[in-house]
Amino acid sequence: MVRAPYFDKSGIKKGAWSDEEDQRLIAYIQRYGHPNWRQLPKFAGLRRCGKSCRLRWMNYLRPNLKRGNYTQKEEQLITDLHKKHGNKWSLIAESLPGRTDNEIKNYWHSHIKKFLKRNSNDTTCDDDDDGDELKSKAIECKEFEGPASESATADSHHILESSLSMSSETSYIEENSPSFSSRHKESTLINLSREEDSVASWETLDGFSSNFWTEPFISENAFAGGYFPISCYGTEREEPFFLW
DNA sequence: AATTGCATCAACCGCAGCCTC
DNA sequence: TGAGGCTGCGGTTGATGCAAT
Repeated sequence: MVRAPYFDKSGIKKGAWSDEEDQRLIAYIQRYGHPNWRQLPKFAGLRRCGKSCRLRWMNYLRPNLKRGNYTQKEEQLITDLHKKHGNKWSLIAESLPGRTDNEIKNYWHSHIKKFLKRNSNDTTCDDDDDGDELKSKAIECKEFEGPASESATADSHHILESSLSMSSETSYIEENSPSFSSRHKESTLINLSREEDSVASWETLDGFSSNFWTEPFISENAFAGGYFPISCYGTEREEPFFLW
């Protein structure tokens, strides 16, 4: 469910990330942190722009992320916070540990928004789909008048199912979610002792040109040969940290 | 079995705001 | 204080899976 990989005219790879790319990014950040996203792909040997690396890390690779299976409590929290803050997804995400703004945004658009929209148009809220959760949702949606309210209608049945399917709020899905790839599990295991934002010092870097996010990363050799420009470590570099 | 339409979500794009010089 | 660099955010896109026909 991702875009097919391709290279733009400046040689930057776009689209779906490969396992190898993920591993490179993880390994690099684990060791050196990410003090500078723009330069990171150069030294990580990735043919990606810094922006893409950041997004991949923040939304998919960084540790302690939950994926899928929103609990009823989380749904409620998202709804409440959206009511309060509007489309400030990053703000909302701060209150949901392990959730990313992107994921919450997607979830909002695909689940909650529809649910609220439907119920704003149909106050009966699918009476056939009874259940306490549904009733509470129905009440909630009637009250919903958030700053970014979009007269949401909704798939109450869908919401109900998702709510009921979760046995508890601790049903984090790293092992269970079909969308949680095995490589993610593996990569998550690698990093056990690291703070996400641990920042390693970077060696002095020569000036890089222009266009920050889309700047071409690195030489073909570096990518193909799996090495990093020596200048980015200095002369006393430790064992190569990459896993490949 | 084949086709169509919808839902999902990873990834891209553009822009605003912060920081440094 | 203004300009340029960098980061993060929010909106949007598009490929894929799946259900309906």
